[in-house]
Amino acid sequence: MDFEPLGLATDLVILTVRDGRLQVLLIRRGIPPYRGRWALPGGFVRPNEDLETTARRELAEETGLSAERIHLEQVATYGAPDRDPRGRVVSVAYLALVPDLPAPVAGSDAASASWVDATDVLDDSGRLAFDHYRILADGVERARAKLEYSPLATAFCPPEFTISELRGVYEAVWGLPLDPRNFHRKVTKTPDFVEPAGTTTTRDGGRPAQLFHRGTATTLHPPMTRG
Amino acid sequence: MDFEPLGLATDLVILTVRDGRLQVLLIRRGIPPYRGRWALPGGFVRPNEDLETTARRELAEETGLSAERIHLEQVATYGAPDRDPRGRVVSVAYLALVPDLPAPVAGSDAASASWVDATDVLDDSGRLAFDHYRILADGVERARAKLEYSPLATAFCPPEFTISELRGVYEAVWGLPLDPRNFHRKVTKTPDFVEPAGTTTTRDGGRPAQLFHRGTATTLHPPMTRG
DNA sequence: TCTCCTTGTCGTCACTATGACGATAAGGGG
DNA sequence: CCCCTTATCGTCATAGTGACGACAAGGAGA
Repeated sequence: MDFEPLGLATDLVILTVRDGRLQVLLIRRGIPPYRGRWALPGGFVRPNEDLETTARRELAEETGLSAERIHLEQVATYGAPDRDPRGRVVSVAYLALVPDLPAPVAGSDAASASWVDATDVLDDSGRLAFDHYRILADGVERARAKLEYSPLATAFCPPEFTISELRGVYEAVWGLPLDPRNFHRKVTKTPDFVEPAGTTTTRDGGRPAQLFHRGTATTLHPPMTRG
Repeated sequence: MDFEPLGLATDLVILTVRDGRLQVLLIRRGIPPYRGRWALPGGFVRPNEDLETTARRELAEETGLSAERIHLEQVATYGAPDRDPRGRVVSVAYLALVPDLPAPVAGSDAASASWVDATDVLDDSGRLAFDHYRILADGVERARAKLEYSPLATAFCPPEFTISELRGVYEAVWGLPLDPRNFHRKVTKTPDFVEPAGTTTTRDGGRPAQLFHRGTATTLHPPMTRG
């Protein structure tokens, strides 16, 4: 078979919740094209490397995390012929959800990687290189949608978390406030969404809160409601 | 830039509802590899061709339909290094939903294209070539899920349809019976799901039924419920 | 120590949506 | 004209939700 010349890459939408806001990991490009512009982390798929393997490798490179426990899912593939000025490059986008990292972005190849408010970036469609604005928008939309019908919000949390912290994730990702009492009822009454850890914490101030870890549920029936 | 040798293809999961059953369009492969086995329609992306353009072109080739009005969406990309014995081939899968075609599959390149019950194929994970079983499973699951929260079922219907015909789509795709009265209430009370065409038909037998066409809604709040 | 402030947790109430199912409407075929 | 089929409307009990009151249980500071 003869193949046309073509590059295959993966790009990552790495999201976290910090200070109550949804943030995305961006790197500042050090080389052309789009030198000096912000872009999503990404890179080329190596020969004989699976797509998800590529994504996990780059996730580890960028965040310094051993990427095994990180939620990672494929979002979409972007292949417009002119999307990369260097030639035909098709990119498979992955979405990664990471907890608020205790360590800053360490061991990163790209010296200038940093967390940026996702809403800020989404407010300015010209800030990112390539078609990364669209990729980011699709990734964030995927995350917003999945919070509704899956227990995925726990992927943003440390292994043990309070209901309030979980609510903070929903509020940050959806960008709207939720009633603490109704949220508490919903989460605790949905079977296997979370399970009590048996301990409490006062790290959020106020009355001590029960700690939970994620349950075994994979979908939420009925879903959480947005707005 | 130097690129590794690599093929880029699209594969199509083309679904329809015929005789109350969910069916998928398969072709029998005339050439190796997997000669004589059933496979999803698909083909290579041409230089300078957009991914969706490729998918629409092949959809038109296989179904004989001018593919403009057909619902088509990207599902996922499959890139395991060994998924094609000919070499590294990455495939972007698309899902197409077509109404029950009045004409049979005409003008098809592959002489032996035919509609097959999706559930039959999904019952036998070894019947399809390559990793097409997984692609089909993912495509069908996407369709099933989207019927819940989008008005997509209308994509299986002709421009004008009755509530019963729409219900038949849900029953075929989900593989379970729905209460006609509750379904009617749900569909007609969901804003902009369907709009009355003002005419009636007796093509389903019994009392004449109102005809509808699809409304402007893009999502259903609250969703249709499965089971 | 007492008071206040903060957050957590439980309860109440009205309203909506749903599942189950009875009843009537309106054609076609014998 | 009777019956069969499908369409469409209505009823009722129940689950889930949004709005919000009330109390619990820590910490900070007077």
